[in-house]
Amino acid sequence: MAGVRQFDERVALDRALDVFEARGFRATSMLDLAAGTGVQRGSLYHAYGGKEEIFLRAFQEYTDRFLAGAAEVLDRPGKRAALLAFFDYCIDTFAAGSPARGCLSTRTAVEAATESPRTEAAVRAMLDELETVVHDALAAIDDGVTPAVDLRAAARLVVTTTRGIAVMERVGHGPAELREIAASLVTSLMAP
Amino acid sequence: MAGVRQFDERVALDRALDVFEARGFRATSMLDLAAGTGVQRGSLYHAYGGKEEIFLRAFQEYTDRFLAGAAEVLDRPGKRAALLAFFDYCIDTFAAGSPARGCLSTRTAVEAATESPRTEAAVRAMLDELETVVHDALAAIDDGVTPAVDLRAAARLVVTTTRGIAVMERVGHGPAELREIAASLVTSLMAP
DNA sequence: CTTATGTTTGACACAGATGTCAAACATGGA
DNA sequence: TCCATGTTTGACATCTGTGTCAAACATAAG
Repeated sequence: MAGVRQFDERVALDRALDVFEARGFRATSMLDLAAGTGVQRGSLYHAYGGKEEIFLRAFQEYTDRFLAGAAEVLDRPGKRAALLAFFDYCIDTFAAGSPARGCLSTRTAVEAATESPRTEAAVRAMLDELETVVHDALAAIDDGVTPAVDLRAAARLVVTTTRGIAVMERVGHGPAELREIAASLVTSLMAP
Repeated sequence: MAGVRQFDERVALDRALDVFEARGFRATSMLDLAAGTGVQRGSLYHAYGGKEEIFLRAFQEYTDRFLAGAAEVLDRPGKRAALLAFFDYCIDTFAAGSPARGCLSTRTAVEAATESPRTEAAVRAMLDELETVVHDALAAIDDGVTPAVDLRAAARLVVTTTRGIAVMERVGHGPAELREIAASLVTSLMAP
C-alpha cells in the first residue's frame, strides 16, 4: 500500500464535528470543513465523497460519546435522582460553549432529516438507542418508585422532553429554566 | 397616491408562508419566494427589503392562526380532555401535507434563531404566548383535577412537550406514536 | 533505487443566490 | 387629459458553493 493518507482521519473528523456543531448541517459547506479540518476540499471529496458522508461519520462519533455519557450519569440509586442527573447532563451539553452549541441531533433532525434519508435514519437510530439506554437504566434501579406510565412509554417521554428542552434552549431559555422544566417532568412522571 | 402595488399583499404573504412551511427558513431563497408568490424578485426586495422581513410577516400570520386554534381546542370541560385535544391539534398540524409539513416554529427556532435575533424573538414570543394560552385555559377549567406541579410549570412543560413531539415527528414517528407520547405526559401530569 | 499506487493540489466550469438599478410602466389626483 | 409618484421588470455585477480533474506528489513494497 503506497499512496497513503496525509492527514489524521480521527483528528479531521473530530474537527469536522466541531464545525457541524457550530454551524449546523445545512449551513456547513465543504469550504467550512476544509478550513476547519485543515484538509483541502479536493482531498475531502476524494476521501469521503461529500458532506453527507463526512457528517455521518462525525455524527457516529458524537452519538457514541453522548450515549456513553448518558449511561454513566443514569447509573445511580434512585430513579428520580438518575433522571435529574440525566437531564443535567443534557442541559450542560446543550448550553456548553459560547454561543451555546445547542443539541446537534435535534438540530440535524429538524434541518436535515427530510432531505437526506441516511441522516434521518442516523438520528432516528440515535434516539432509539437513547430511549433504550434510559429504559434499561430505570429498569435496573430498584428503589420502589413507580412511574405513572409503563417504563417504555416513560423512557420515550423522557427522550422527547430532552428534544423539547433542546428547542427551548434555542429560543433563549437559560440552563436554570431548562432544569425547572426537567424537574417538572420528573416530578410528574415519578410521583412521590 | 399613484403608483400602486400590483399584487395582493395578503395572498402573497399567504403563499410565502406555504413556501416557508415546505422548505424551511434557511432553505428558502428569494427565488423560491418569487416563484411561490408569483411576484418578481425585484418587487419583493422593493416592497419588503428581504427574506427576513417577509418571513416575519408571514410568521405573524401563522402565529395568530395557530394560537387561535389552540385556544379553541383547549376550551372544553375537563383538563385531561382539553390537553389531549390540544396535542391532537398540534399533531394534526405537524403531520398535515405530504411530505408532512412539520412544525414551522420549531423548525425556525432550531435553524434560524441563532443567526437572526428578530426571528429568535418572534419564535420566543410565540412560545411564551402559547404557554399563556395553555395556562389560562387550564386555569379556567374547574374539574377538580390538580396537576402534579404548579400550573405555570405545567403549562411550560406542555409547550416543551409539543416541541419535543415536533422533533420526534421529523425522525419518522407517526401520528399514533406521537399521540401516545402526549398521552403519557397527560397521564403523568394529571394523575387520576 | 525504482516502481506502482493512492493522495494532494490548484484550477476549472458551472449553478444558484444576492442586492441593486435604470428604464418602462400603471394609476390616483389635479 | 396629463403629471407626479410609487411599482415592476429584466439585466448586471458579484459572491459563494459545487463537483471534477490532470498533474504533481509521497511512500510502501519489490
